[in-house]
Amino acid sequence: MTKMIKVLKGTKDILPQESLQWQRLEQNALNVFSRYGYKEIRTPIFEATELFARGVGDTTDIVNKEMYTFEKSDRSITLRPENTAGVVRSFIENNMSRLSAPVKLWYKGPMFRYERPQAGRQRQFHQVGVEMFGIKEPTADAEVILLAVDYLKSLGLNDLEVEINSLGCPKCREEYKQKIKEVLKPEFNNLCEDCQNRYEKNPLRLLDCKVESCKEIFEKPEIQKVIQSDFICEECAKHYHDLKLYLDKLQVPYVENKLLVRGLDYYNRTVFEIKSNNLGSQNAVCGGGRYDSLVRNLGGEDTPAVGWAMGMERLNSLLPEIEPDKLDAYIVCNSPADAFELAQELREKGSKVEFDLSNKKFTKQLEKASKVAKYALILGEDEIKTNKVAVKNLATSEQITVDRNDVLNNIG
RNA sequence: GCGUCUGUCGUCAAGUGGUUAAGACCUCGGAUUGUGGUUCCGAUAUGCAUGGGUUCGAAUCCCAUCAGACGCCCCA
Repeated sequence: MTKMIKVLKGTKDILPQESLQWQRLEQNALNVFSRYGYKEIRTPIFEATELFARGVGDTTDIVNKEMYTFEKSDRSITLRPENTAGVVRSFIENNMSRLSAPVKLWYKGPMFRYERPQAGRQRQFHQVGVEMFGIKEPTADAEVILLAVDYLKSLGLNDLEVEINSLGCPKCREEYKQKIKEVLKPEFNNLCEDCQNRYEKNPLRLLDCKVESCKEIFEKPEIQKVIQSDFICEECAKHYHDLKLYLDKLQVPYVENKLLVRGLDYYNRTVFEIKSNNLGSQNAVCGGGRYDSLVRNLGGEDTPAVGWAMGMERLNSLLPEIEPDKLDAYIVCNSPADAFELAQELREKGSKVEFDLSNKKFTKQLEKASKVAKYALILGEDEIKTNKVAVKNLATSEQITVDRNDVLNNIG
């Protein structure tokens, strides 16, 4: 036999059974996001590599080791690892800053990251997300979080935990970073290898290390004091405070998590995640935050923005399986031409109808009907002659013979 | 990139060095040439991820490779 070709590591087929859930995720996204005034945007799956280097940040793991990058005609091209950079690029390129703020956009689609697959993580995965441009007030942060919660509710996911934090602005965050580095400096050699790397790359990430020896170090009172200190400046604190006020008012339950940092460089002030206990170690379904300097960094006018993305595979794994719909009717008939004719009549009126295309025996056709359909439409020689159809309810075994024109009324 | 575990039919599996590799489900055919779901009968792996090795003898032991699951890092 010729060698079989298999799906690549970290990729998956979405088979018909599973695609029902995907359709639901996408349908609900359209419905819920529309209610908040969001419009769908579809950007290309590949972009200039530089967009992600500048957008996502060239110190991030995503850009450094996880991108699918290739050269074509002297251009470096990358399969999108996330979609915020692409949406921002489009926002700038299409002069959307001329539109009346806020500009509200949503997207869904495949993303690509070269990582070792594990529970809740694949190399090709799907995200649904929203981005709001032009509002610097914390009302935007609140609305975007509310929208995420609302969308999850629409899927029946009511009890996921919302975590929030404020990273401050570039200025106050930088001061905080320096303080952390300073207080940890004497312990540097006692930190684990990962933490030693993080020390330079992203000191904020040091704090939730899972290695015991590091945890012990961070427990020390003089270090705890720095970690727990309210470092953010007055303006940032006001923004954060007001966000919490809105969330309280809207009765969105949340917990504050000072260790919530997020790995993309572009965030400032508000960051948040929504987590589930039923996802294994990759437990975040939703991650997002405010990114006020990204539009400018990618060559646009200074425009505040806030948004989030959800992992659709992770979302999917939290949802119950959907039973596939049965056909309205299966035609049992040994004359394909007549079966075709009846099937088309009903299909044109919107019914879901199939019949046997390989002319199997009567009993086989009926057996098939009982598996896939609510009604069997028996169309034998007698029925064809008299222009009737025998309609059998496969759940109750009741059977009646009706005029052909009446079939639709009897397969309700 | 690192670590742990696992690979027997389309699926779930039994098998722990000794004939011909259980069983169940699915699928297909028959009992049943116009009445299904129940029932009964039958079909379907010269093959145990792949390649080597040990042995009189390997699905079983060893090595390598590949694939998968989970975890670290990181992220949705």
